[in-house]
Amino acid sequence: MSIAVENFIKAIYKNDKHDGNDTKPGNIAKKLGISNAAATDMAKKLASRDLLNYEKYQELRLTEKGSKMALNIVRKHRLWEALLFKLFDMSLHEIHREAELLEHQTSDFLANKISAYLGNPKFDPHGDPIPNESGEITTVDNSIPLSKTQAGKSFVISRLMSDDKEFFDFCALHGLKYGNRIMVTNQFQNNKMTQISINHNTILLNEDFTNIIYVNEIN
Amino acid sequence: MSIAVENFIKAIYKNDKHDGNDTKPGNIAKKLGISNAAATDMAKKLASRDLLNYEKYQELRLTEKGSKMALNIVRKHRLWEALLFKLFDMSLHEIHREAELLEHQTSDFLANKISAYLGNPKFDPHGDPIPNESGEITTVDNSIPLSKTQAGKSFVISRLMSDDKEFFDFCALHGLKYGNRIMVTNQFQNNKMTQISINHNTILLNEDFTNIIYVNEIN
DNA sequence: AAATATTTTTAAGTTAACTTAAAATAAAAT
DNA sequence: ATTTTATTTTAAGTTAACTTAAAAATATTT
Repeated sequence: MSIAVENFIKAIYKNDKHDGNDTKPGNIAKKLGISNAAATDMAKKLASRDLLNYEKYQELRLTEKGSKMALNIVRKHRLWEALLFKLFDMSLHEIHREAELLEHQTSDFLANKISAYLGNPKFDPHGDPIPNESGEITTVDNSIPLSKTQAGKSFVISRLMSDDKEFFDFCALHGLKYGNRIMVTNQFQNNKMTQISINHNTILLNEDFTNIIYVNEIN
Repeated sequence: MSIAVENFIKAIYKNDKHDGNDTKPGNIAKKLGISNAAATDMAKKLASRDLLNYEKYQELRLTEKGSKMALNIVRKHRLWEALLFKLFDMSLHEIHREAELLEHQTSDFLANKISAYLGNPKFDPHGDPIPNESGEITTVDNSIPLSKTQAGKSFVISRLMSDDKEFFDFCALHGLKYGNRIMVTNQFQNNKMTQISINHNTILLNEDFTNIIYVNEIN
């Protein structure tokens, strides 16, 4: 499959999974930086290849085959991130940027080699789960975004759900890292602002960030 | 640059460097599995981008800019081979196959990371030199093909100049590996057949192989 | 040196992946 | 409920990277 097709399928998968937007051509087009017309064309084409279901003016839905494909690409992306993060001194943003390219030129054979080398990890350095060779994500994720937490409780960071350099720079600066421990000290303005304590520092986060930082409570 | 352009430039570079054929569109086309017409078109296009010099019916010659580009791709290819070979249990053929894809999706930034991780190696697992970031190959190569050696002398294998699976399988089977020591026991039929001794075994090689196995004499 | 074969080039056409502009439909606002 | 706005679709066109077929030039053979 071409890179364009792979990115299209992946964009649908991600939109479905995480983003609130409905999965229509326009939203996918926006993500990929292409025109709406191009997205509609691509949707029709992929429907004819049984990768997604397309009905005029309706949302796009991946077929079983399409989902498998998306998960395979996501797997490769996350394995690359895990490998690059382990071997080299690279930031979360940098590993993401490189994985975005490498994922499309990676055989299943090589993906399995990487996975085995890393001890078949279940999560990448962002805390995102790595699908297995069959496209299954076995691990259950009970984590919640920081914006949904209660003041006074302690948590471990489980996911940093972003592609954004600024966000990762901020995280690196304050020690916000997969696996690190934090305490929520205050919630303000109906959870629009969250105050946390990490490494004996207190920082205040707004919604933009607390919606993409996922945590698990420590009992 | 697109993958098609990169492969075209690389094919010219390699043809120039190693293969006896003249560097005309037809020979490049054959290597890339495209039509002669496509190669001519591409040659014209790349000439307009100052990557090569093109004159009707003449050989193609890379410009300074084109050579730099070729060496940059070759660098990435060989760094990937070195990394994959070190980390994973993969054959020379397999690392080549994967590097062939990865080389086109590798930033200079990542290439430098790989190089540093490996200790800025000067050679890849085939014994091919790895250009530095500026496209320079500093190491002098005095090695000669096995077909040019004299019986009775001892050598170290310095390069296995091939992309072919069969060849690498043969090499693996007999311990013909970069850095390994051999002795040339006989040359037959005007060097068309070469008998060598390796690991206490005697094997007979024909021209096809002795022209692509390079060695350095041990004094 | 002429005839033949091969290679290169030109010409015309295809496909994937886009674009812009206009028409059709759906969603939102009054 | 109707109008306005936004989105989706269709239509027509572009570019890169190919193809095949025929014409032009070069190489090879006799």
